[in-house]
Amino acid sequence: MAIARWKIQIKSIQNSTNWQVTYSKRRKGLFKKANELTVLCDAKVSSTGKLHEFINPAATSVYITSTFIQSLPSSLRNPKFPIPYESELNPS
Amino acid sequence: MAIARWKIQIKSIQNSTNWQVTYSKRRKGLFKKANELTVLCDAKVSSTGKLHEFINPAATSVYITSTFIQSLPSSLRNPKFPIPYESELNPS
DNA sequence: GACACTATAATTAGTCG
DNA sequence: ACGACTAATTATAGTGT
Repeated sequence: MAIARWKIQIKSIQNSTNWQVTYSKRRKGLFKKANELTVLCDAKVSSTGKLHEFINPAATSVYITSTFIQSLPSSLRNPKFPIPYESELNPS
Repeated sequence: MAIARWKIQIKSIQNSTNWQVTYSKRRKGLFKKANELTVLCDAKVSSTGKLHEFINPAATSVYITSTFIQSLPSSLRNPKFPIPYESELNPS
């Protein structure tokens, strides 16, 4: 997704310059969306189900979590679109 | 962003049904984008600058962090688009 | 390499069943 | 309340400078 001009494949970017540009553009877009979601859904905070939002302005991370979602049907808690992998590469 | 049909304001959704629908749709879109970013930029992992990606399939959170970004110019590390607030509401 | 531009693809608000 | 649809808006890949 996220595609413009012409379709691209979602696969590793090998070109360093393009990596930077793409990372920058998409990261910006992701943060914007994350922020919007935070604002839009912040309203429903209540004592029975709190929505927590945390956006780190240091800006190397986006973290959003919700407990309010606990009260939603499982179909919403377990989205159907694929999340292909859970991986963590070894740090420094 | 993210707007369709007709423009909406980015503000707290008070209607419960609409909250659910919006939350579900936008969360899905956010995860998709996050995943794409992960795939696209995973390529540049190296010993001098590692990119860590972590997407929690439990799906109540999106977490992306990068150390590779340390090697990027500060202008990329500190995006200009507004990130209005940093807040964490008290948990359970 | 960083930005502005712009055509095209992707997201999604509202609607309908 | 959900799922599909679709018009309208937004995001962005490539280009140009």
